[in-house]
Amino acid sequence: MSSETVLTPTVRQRRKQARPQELLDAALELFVEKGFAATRAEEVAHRAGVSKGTLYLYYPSKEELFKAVIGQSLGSRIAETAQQVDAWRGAMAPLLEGLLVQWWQRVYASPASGTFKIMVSEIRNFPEIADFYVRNVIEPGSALIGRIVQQGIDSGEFRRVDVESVVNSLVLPMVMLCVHKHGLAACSAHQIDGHRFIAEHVALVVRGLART
Amino acid sequence: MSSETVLTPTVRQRRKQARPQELLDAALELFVEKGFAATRAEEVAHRAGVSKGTLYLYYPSKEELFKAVIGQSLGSRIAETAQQVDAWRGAMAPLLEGLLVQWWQRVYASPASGTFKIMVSEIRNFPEIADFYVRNVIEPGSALIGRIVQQGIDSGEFRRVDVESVVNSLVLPMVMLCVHKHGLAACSAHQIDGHRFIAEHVALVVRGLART
Amino acid sequence: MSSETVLTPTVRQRRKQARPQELLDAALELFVEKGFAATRAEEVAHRAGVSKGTLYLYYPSKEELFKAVIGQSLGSRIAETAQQVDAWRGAMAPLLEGLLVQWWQRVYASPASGTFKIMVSEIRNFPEIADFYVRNVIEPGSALIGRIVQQGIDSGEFRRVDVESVVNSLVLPMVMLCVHKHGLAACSAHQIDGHRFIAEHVALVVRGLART
Amino acid sequence: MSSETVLTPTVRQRRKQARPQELLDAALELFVEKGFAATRAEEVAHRAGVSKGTLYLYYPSKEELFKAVIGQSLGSRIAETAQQVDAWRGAMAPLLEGLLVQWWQRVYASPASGTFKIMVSEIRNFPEIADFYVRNVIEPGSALIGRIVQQGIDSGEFRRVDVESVVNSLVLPMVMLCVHKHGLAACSAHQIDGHRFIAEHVALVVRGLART
DNA sequence: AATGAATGAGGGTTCATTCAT
DNA sequence: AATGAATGAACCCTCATTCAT
Repeated sequence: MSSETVLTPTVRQRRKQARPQELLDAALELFVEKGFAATRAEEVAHRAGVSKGTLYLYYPSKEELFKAVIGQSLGSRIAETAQQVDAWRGAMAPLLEGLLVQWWQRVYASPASGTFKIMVSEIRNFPEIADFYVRNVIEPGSALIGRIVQQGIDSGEFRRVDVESVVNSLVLPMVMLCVHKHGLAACSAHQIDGHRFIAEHVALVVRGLART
Repeated sequence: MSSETVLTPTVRQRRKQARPQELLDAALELFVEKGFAATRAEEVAHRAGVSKGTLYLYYPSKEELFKAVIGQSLGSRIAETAQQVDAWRGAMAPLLEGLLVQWWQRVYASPASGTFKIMVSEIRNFPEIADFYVRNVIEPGSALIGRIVQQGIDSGEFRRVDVESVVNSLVLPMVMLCVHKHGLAACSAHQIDGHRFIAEHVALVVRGLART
Repeated sequence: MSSETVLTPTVRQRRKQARPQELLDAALELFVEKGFAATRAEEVAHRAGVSKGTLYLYYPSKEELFKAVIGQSLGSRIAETAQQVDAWRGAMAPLLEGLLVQWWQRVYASPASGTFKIMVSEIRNFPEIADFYVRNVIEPGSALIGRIVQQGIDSGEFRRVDVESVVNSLVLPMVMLCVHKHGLAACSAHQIDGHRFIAEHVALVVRGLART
Repeated sequence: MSSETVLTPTVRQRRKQARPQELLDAALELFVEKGFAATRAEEVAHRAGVSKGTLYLYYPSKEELFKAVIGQSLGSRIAETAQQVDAWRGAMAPLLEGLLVQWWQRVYASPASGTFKIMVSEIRNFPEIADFYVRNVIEPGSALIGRIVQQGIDSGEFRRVDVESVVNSLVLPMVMLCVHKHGLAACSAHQIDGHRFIAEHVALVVRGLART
């Protein structure tokens, strides 16, 4: 049995390996669409193409499924980006306009954008996730952008502004854009051209930061 | 209780008149805290100081209660403000820094800030509300700010920017700030000084708009 | 409202007061018949004449209902009897033949006899109940009978026997009789005339205890 | 595993032959511990060292497994003993004190003692088993002991007692002792020295039967 | 023969809603 | 008008059973 397994993974085994991710994907979609409480476990299973019972082979409860959805969706992206930033030599304005824009445009376009909507909606019902989110996403992300802004100030490129506020000026609208994408934009005529907004917003803020 | 009723019928009358608002207040709080689906009707009644049955005397269902909560919370404020704007004679930058800051600081401080969290979380489950919200809140609000920005451009005070993007740059972080207040800020150590941020953010954007 | 309640308890309130006992009665019957795990909560409710949901207004879970069934059924009877025993002046043999026979015949005839079957079947799944049962039923009951036997030995009425064994010789068949009543006797042709057996058994043992 | 299969096919053969008994042993243990309804099929399989599916290769359902457990555990012992009894020449008292004590001590010590607990707990849910049990165990067993008692009466060794009651006086506590072993004794501090009790109880009853 | 992934009917529990008082 | 006991539909989760490998 073991030799076969290695050489020719069977259909069944391939499915089994793929199941957790399929379930997470389905769950992310539904939690984004309807919220945690309003999503039925059976619906997640169905969208993942399995039966209700199968869901529980992989996740012991709807709540654990939820935590897994959050945990996998955020995290790694930020650490990778931090390295690029630290390696940058040059002015800060183009770094913001290049890196930040690119980063957010990618997040905005991906399903991970939905995670922000979930966080916003559900976090108060899952206090443990709040800690995880602050430590692994918000703090490193804010620190990263804060470092860029601070360097711009130190080098004389930017005005002496309140770094924390500027970070929020940069980040909050991006997050809200993601939230909007999966909220109002998904069910009304009120659309925002996200990619354009991201670029213009960063440009506007950078101009607001400029020395003269 | 029965004796009071006879002697001072007005007490009951007054209570009776106040009931709908008390229920709406309680419902707003709880929907903000836990979301619509996770809030129990009995809990709303209890927080409003009445029994479960009484809630249903005033609102025929939990969903109608929800709609009433949303409907009352958004709306009037914007129309009032529009008049002030149209009456303004002078530069646009101080108008933004005065009016917008003041307006958002007041919303941010009031329970109405929670309405944004509800909208963000629940709107996809209540499509009829989406239309109402877009027509009565978003469109007039955006138009109002857009008019200010456009006037600034026309008068040569601001650069020729994409008005729609600027409106979003101004509004999205404010909305996100309200959402954050009732989300992460309510259950973690990650706090934002909202009043300060509002002021600094508007100043930053206005500076980004300035001609030179 | 409160004055009415005291003077003329309404139908509804009378029902409400009776509900817990009705539910306990129904639950006792069903747990005796089918066992805890095989009894559906809805079935208990139905037999008590209420709906499934109503059961949960009175007991927070099936398990708590079970504990309540056990707790109410055994206990008080033994303490009462102990007083009668201590007041007895005279030979021990007639005390055993009078008191013990009467006591067990009453238990055997009542629904409480079913409790023994439940205890026997379910106790390993409810360790907390085991402690309660040993402390409140078995130990006081054994001590009571043991005292009688010991007094008979001390006064020379009985042989010098092992008291503990004799207590078991007296009690175990009574318990088994109750268990049998709700087990085999309830579903087969194998019947035992319980009242007769109780009397004859005590007489037989007492004779076995006699000095010569 | 696959290499062994080729070299020593008998291992698998032997295992295969042993499987049914291993499953029955595991099932007996678990049914005794937790009851039929509360025992999961997978748990039986696991304790028998096989997988869930394998259980169903040998028994078509959990209920059939249960019947097999009961069926194998009851049966042969009584017929054998009957022959010994019929061959006995001598007084009945020593026969009871020898045979009965020995027989019950062996049953008490063996896993078969657990069968009594199962019967007591589950029989009402399995009416077909009740008939089998009465015909193959209770009736022959009672008849056997009844014959001994009757012979004692006929020969003048015993008083003229109600034979049926005496049989129950002898048997019921033994059964209850087995039930207790797997019930309360298994999960509380309340212990009974079974071997001693069996001997003392028979002696006590025999003395109660004695002529003078 | 053996496995264990998958299924889905079944049962415990919750809660929006009703209605007798 | 107000209450809160009662209902039962709905949902989470378990587990006996099946079946592809």
